[in-house]
Amino acid sequence: MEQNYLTGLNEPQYQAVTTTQGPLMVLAGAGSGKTRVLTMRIAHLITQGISPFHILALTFTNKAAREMKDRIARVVGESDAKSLWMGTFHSVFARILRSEAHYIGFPSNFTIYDTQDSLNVLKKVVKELSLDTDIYKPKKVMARISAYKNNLITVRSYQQNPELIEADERANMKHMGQIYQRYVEQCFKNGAMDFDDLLLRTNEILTRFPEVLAKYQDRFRYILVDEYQDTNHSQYLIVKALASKFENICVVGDDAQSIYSFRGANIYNILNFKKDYPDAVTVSLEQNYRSTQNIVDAANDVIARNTQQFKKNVFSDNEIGEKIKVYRALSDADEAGFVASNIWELHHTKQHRFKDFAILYRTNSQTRAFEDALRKKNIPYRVYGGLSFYQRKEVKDLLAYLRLLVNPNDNEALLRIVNYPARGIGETTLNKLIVASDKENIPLSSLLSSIGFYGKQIGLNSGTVAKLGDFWSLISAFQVLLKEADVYQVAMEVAQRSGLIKFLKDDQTPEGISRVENVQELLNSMRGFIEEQQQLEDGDPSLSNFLGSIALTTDQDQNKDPNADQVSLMTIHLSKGLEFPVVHLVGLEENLFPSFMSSSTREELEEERRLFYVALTRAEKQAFFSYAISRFQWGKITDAEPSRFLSEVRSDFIELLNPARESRFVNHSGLSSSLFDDTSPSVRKFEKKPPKKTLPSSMGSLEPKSKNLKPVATARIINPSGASSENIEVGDKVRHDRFGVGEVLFLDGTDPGNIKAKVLFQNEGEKNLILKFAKLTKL
DNA sequence: CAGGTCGGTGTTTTT
DNA sequence: CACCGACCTG
Repeated sequence: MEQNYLTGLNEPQYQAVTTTQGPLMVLAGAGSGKTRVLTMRIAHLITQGISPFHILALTFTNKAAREMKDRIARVVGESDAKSLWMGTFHSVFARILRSEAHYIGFPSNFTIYDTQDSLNVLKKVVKELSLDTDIYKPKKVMARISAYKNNLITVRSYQQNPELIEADERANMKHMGQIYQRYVEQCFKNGAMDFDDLLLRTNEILTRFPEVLAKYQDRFRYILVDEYQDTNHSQYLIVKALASKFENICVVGDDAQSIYSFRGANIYNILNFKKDYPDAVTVSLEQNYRSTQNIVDAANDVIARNTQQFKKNVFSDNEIGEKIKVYRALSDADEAGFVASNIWELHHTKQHRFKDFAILYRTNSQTRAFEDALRKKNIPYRVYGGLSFYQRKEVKDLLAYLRLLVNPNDNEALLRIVNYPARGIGETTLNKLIVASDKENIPLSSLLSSIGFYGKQIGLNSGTVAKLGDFWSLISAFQVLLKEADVYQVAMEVAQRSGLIKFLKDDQTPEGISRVENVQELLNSMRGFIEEQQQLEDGDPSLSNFLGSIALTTDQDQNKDPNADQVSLMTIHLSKGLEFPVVHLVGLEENLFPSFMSSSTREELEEERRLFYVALTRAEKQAFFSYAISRFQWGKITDAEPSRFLSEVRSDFIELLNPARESRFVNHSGLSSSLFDDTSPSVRKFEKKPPKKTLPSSMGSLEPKSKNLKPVATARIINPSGASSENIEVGDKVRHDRFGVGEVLFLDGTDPGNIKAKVLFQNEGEKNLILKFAKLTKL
C-alpha cells in the first residue's frame, strides 16, 4: 500500500486532491499530472471515509478507468477499489440502463447498435419512405439525427420546433422529421439503442422519473469527470442532474485539448463551469512534467493562436531537449520510409525500445504506408483504431446470431443472418415477411416462429415455408442451449451448426483463412470473458453481458500484451491522454492536417490546431514532424503543401533535416520567423518559379519539373532496385548529378528499394538521399 | 435465388 | 483505392 500518497504533489495538485467538498474545476495543462491527481483524489476520498460505493468517475476510455482503478487499489486496497464505479459515459450509463430501461419500455437485454447497424436501419427507412437517396445520404442523415440526440431534441421536440424544421428545409431535407421519427420507432421496436441513445435515454429516465434520479443522486455523492472539455450537451445534463443534490462535482480538463466537437463535444461546458457553479474552486495545473521545454514551448506557440481559451501558462522545468526535426518527404512512401529508418536508428543507437515510439496521424487511411515500411524493416508495431475487430464482417455475422438469441426483436441481426450462409431465403420472401410484420404489427421473429400458421396467408409456397421453419428451429435450438451452456459453448455450436464456419472454410484464399481465424479469435475471447467474469465478485458471464460489453469496447481497451515491444500507430484523436518518449507526427500537409473538411471556419481550424497541440504534447523527449509533397490518395497521386501548422512553430524550436527550396525563399523574404512559409499565396508563388539550377536542395534532382508528380511513381515502378547505385558502401566516394563529389557517411535500410544514404558533399554539405533515386556513381 | 461483375461514389476524427 | 449497390447470368 502506498501510504504517503499525498507527498510529492505540487501545490496546486495537492489542492486538487484535497478539496473534496463542493464543486471543483481542475484545469490541467498537457502533461501536468492530471491522471495522478484524479487517482489520488479518489484514493483520498476513500481514505477520508467516503464509501467507494458513493463515488462515480467518468473517464474517457475504459482502459483509463481500469488503470486508475489499479493504482487506486494500491493505495486503498483491492476490495475498496473494486466497488468504485468507473468507466466511460457510454459504458456506465449502458449499465445503469440495463436496470432502468424498463421505465421507458425497453427490455433490459436491449441491443446496442454500432454505427453500421444504425446506418443500415436508416438506409431502409429512407428507402421505405421512397425518398431520394442522393439527398438523404445515410451518413448525412445519421449525423443530423446524432446532433439532435446529443442536444436532447427528441422527435417530439423536433416537430414542435419550427426553427429546426426550417433549417432542415433550407438544407433541402424537409423529410428529416419523418426519417427521424421512423428511425426512432424502428430502434424501439427492435429493442435497440444507438450510441447517442445511451445518453439520451438516460436523460429521459432521469427527467421523467424523479425516483430514479433520486436513487442515483443519493448513490453518486462524489462525481468526477475527466476530459470535461470533450463532453457534449447530453453528458453535461446527466452530470448536472446527478450532481445537483450534493454538488460534490469535480471536473478535470483542458480547453486546449478539446477535439471532439464533431460528436457534439461542447467546449463551453468547461468554459462556463463557473456559471453553473458560482462557488466552484478552480485549480490550474500548469507545470508540464512530461515533455522537454522545447516541445512545451513549441506547442504553446501554436495554441496561442486560438482565441477561445482560458489563460494558462504551461511550462516545463525539464531539460531543454532537442529541437523538433522536420522531414520533407517526396511521397507518402518516402515519408514512411524515413519514419521507419529513423525508428530503427534510434532503436539501435539510443537504446529506445520500440514501444517508446508512436506514429500519429490525422486519418486512419494513412496507416498503410507506415505498416509497409515497418514490416520491411521487421519493426514490430500495433495499429490502434480503424476497423475494430468486432466490426469485421465475419465477426459481426456470428455476433448477429448471438444477438438474435438474446433479443429476438433485433431485426437488424435477424435480417443479417436469416440467409447467411445462403439457405434459399431470398429478397422476395423477406419482403413479404416484412410487409406482413408491419401490417399486422407482429414481430418478424413471431412470424417465423409460427411460420406454419402464417406462411400461407403471406403467400409463401410450401418450400419456402419449410426453409423458414428450418431456420427458426435452428435458432430455437440455440436458445434452448443458451439456458444450459455457457457463452463459449453456445457460440461454438452456433458457428458450426449455422454452417458459418464451413462456409468460411471453403474459401482458401488468404483473406478467407484470416476470416476463419477471426471467428476463432472471437470464440477465444469468449473464453477469456467467462474467466474474467468468474473472477469478479459481481461478475456476469451471460451472453447478454458479453454482447453489451463488446459494443462499447474500443481497440484501446483490449489489453492484449500491454508489455509488447511494439511501435504504436494511431490517430491523434486516439492518442489523447497517452504519452511516448518519441513521437512522429506525420502527414503535416494542408488539406490533410488541417483536414480539408475542417478548414472553412475559424472554429474548425481552431479545433484542428488543438489537435496539433494534443499530438505534439504526447512527446516526452523527442518529436519529429514530417510531410510529403505528393501523396497517393484516392487512387491518384496528389500534390501537397506543408501544413500551416508547421509555419506556426517558431524556427527556434525546429530543425529541418532536408531543407527544401521553399524554405530558402521564406527565410530571405522575412515574412515570418518560421522556417516555413506563412501564407499560401506565397507558396503558390514559389511553385511557379522553375526550381532548376538555383535550387540545389538534397531532393532537387527528384523534383519533377512540372506539377505533375507521376514521374516519381513511375521511377519507383520501373526501377525498384536502383540499378545504378547497387554496390555503394559506407566510405565510398561518389558523384551526384547535381551535388558533385562526396563521401557516403551512412547507409540505412535492408530493403534494396529503400536504402537511404547520408552523403557529405564537398560543396553542398550533408544530404540524405534515397539510393534508388539518387543515381550516384561510384568513383 | 445465388453469386459474380461492373461502375459509380465518397472519402476526418469515435463512443 | 475501397466500398457498395445495381445489374446480369447461370
